Amino acid sequence: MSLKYALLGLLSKEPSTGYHLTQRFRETLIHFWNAHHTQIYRELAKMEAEELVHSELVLQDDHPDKKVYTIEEKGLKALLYWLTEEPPDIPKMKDEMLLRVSLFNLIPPKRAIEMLEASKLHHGIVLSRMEEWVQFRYEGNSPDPSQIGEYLTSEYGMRYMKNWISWCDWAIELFQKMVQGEPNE
Amino acid sequence: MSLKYALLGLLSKEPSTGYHLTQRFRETLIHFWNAHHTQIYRELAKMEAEELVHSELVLQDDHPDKKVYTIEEKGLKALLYWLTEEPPDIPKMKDEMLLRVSLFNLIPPKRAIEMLEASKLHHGIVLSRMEEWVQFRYEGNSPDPSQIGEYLTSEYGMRYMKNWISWCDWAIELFQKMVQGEPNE
DNA sequence: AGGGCCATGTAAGTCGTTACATGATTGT
DNA sequence: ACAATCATGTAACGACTTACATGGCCCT
Repeated sequence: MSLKYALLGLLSKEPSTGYHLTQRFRETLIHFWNAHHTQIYRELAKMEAEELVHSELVLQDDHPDKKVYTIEEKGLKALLYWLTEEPPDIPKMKDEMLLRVSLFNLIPPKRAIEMLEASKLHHGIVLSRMEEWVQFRYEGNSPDPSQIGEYLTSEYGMRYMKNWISWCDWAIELFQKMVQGEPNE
Repeated sequence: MSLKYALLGLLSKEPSTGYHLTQRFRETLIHFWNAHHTQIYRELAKMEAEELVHSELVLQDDHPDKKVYTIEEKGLKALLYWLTEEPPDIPKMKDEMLLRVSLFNLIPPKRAIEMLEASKLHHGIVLSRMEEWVQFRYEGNSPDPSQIGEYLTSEYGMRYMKNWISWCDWAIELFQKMVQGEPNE
């Protein structure tokens, strides 16, 4: 249901094509929402039928023609209502790594350490990409009011990654003590 | 697809009914997975058809009869294969609060602060429930090897909450500075 | 020559949610 | 009296994923 509001939110900042929205999703919302392009195209069509947005066809020579969606007043109103009045749904996540970690009693500590190291490395890479992105976006200045929302969530994303990494360190250390206790395991 | 492995994981620790699995889901996996009882019953039936688990009917007088599921060798093998060999799927989350936060440029700072305070409070309550649960579970002792998996994930859960809360504090402070700058907003 | 970007979608299938259905026991 | 716990499921619907389909431009 809230894919609709995610799209209205992005369109409230700037008109976009379905393609561009898919990219913006990946860039700014990936850490707390995700959607495939197929779903986005379908949702946009529905939203146009509901008159929350409208589209204009833009003909292009060097690239395929595109359909640029713009938010309508009705869409902005619906967005603001949802934002301030609707009770928030509980967050839902599916994290296979944590599911695996919950079963680490089934594998040797050495293997567990390997998997944690790999995960730590991966999150480190994501973190540095995020830091670069933020650097590029704000250039060390404080964000202007129109950017405050995504500034807050990108800070959250980086803290999330740092938290993950320090938890990995803690868990790795715990397993290392176990391995030292029983060196033949 | 991995609801299957989540259930096999729980059953690898202890045979359970669908009802009990729903509860154990809420207790131990809620922070990185979630499932309704309806989905769990359906998945268990499928898994029995695949011979990964088997069920026994237990007749009861004071309560309704129940169907206790036990993991099969084939199920344990499938679980271990998934755990160590399958490439992990990227985590997926849907967090409406963060989606709203990303749009905080659309609302007055005062309203943003209210929403952040409410979220902070809520996460604080969840955190203290988790701390109680961990206290009850391990009583200050280090976990025995069979519990190591869920010990790690419950520690992760608490760190997640603490991280959320300290991010809220940071964001609230940022908005408070904004309000002080423009006292008539 | 091959891959990535631009750009849009349909169709089929799986996964997840909500509503419905039943009914005894235990605690407030 | 009313709500919660125990216990299992079906049916309908909505959300999400994967496979398929097309095709030119640009860079290496």
